[in-house]
Amino acid sequence: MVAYHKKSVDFFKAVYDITRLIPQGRVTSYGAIAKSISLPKASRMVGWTLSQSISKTPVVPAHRVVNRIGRLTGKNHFPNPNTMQELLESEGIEVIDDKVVRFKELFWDPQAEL
DNA sequence: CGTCTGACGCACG
DNA sequence: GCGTGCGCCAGAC
Repeated sequence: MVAYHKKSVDFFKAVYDITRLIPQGRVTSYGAIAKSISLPKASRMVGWTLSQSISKTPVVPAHRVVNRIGRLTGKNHFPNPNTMQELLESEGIEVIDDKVVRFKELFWDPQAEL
């Protein structure tokens, strides 16, 4: 848990780093990531940051980040609207009606792992 | 420099 | 449980 509010580049890095830590087959939320970087109310920034993460290396598994109820709100930012769901399903995560099934059980808390 | 916008989340009624 | 309002902060205009 580090204060990354000094510079935006650090915010970027923090979001990318944490997102890369999400285990395959698990998901987390924008708010959870925001909390883990000491900006609990900057959840919006997390989503915005992830939208900038597409086509970056190393790859940022942004598809494993959904909103607090498990909805795939960011699907439209992928190459195809179906890409996010397909990536999740390829990891064994069931998605119905744009929502992660059993989201609560699959939820990965960044704080708990740090 | 003022405003608006957003892959969000919370408080409130 | 749902709609509404607002804070968050970086970027685009």
